[in-house]
Amino acid sequence: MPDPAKPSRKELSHDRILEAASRAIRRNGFDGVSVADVMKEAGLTHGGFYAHFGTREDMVAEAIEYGARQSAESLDRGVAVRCKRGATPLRGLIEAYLSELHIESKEGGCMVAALGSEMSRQSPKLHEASTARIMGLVKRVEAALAPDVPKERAMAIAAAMVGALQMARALGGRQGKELLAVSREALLEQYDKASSSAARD
Amino acid sequence: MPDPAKPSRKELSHDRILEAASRAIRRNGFDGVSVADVMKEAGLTHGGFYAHFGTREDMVAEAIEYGARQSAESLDRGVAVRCKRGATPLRGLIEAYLSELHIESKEGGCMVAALGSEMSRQSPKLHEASTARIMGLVKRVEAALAPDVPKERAMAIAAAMVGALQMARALGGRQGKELLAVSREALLEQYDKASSSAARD
DNA sequence: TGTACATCAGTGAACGCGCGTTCACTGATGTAC
DNA sequence: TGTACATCAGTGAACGCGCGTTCACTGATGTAC
Repeated sequence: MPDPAKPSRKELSHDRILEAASRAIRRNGFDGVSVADVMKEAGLTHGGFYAHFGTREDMVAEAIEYGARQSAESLDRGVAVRCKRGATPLRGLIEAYLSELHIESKEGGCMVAALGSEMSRQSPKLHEASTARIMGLVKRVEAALAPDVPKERAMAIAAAMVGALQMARALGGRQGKELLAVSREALLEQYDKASSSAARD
Repeated sequence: MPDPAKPSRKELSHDRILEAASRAIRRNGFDGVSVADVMKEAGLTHGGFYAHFGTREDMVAEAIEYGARQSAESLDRGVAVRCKRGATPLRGLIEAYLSELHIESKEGGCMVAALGSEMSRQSPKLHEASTARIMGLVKRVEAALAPDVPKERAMAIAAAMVGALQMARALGGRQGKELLAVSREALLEQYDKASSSAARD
């Protein structure tokens, strides 16, 4: 009788494939990840792929959810650090999302920023997986909103953050960092008035 | 001696190819446009392609500039209509860019919103063509800014607009329209305070 | 104005390549007794 | 505990397909005289 807590050899392989796929997808987009490359990066050969997934599309859908969970945890850590230093939840979120670290770590970062402009042209299955990620980000912003801000503003804030991170990555270098900083300032000015700048370290 | 004002047969073909390519690129992304499909849509066969462009990449670079010129003109018309009705230049720009018409007309719309998340992984040539489009949009916002708004805010506004249009397209339907409307309100609240709502029709 | 020829835009078959997918097989792991 | 067998994860060759690119050719347009 196998121990249900200990993952089987196959489950370990499955996770390694998803790990490699979610990073490759964020690096190269929905189409920029071949079955053979992902399997190689997971330490396997391409033939075994179909023991794990029905089609390539199934893998991409699973990888989107896998990567979203992972990047959410990473974002949580960034927010927690900032809140511990006295930032409001929203300031913590905006500063963590629009950080220079997040520009660099595209492979481990937000799925929505990595895939935004490709979402609307995907198959129903992948489109659904994508829009769920957008709504996940919106919910996270909504939960961090100060009580005097209308709830629906979460959508505007999420969209502005995604756009800023994407443009910062596209521009790169000094211009990218400047765009990021200005976008951060603009959002904090509008939605974090209550939190005085003295509250920051 | 040929009339220099009248375009030659080849120039007409060249323009039809760019027209088809710029629409296909905005619909399907950098990689989603095949040489054969573009030529067919331009009413030609694929073999003739290399009389017009050295490589597929050259065509994409030209098509990005072609599409940007075209969408800029289209945006100008939308802005002009709104300014004639009393909107400030910035309000006109924000309302025209974040309009439901712009959600639908992806093929004729903004290059940056259509390609945003794919830009950072392109070849130097296409990356350069892309970032030039971002800066073009930023300059346009900057020119429309009220005098009391710091010039660098143009980057934040442009990024927020791009993010909002992209997310609205990805979500689609009622949710997409709501995200667009909320994003529009948020930007106008922050940057168009001077223009009273009474000035609108 | 008419004829002969050169140029030029576009045609369509063919190429090599990488992709997603299939499948007969192998070698390791687990089970029965 | 030891042996025989079944199961299962992974291997690697092969497939059909669409892609970007090349090239010998065609038919129309323009030029020379």
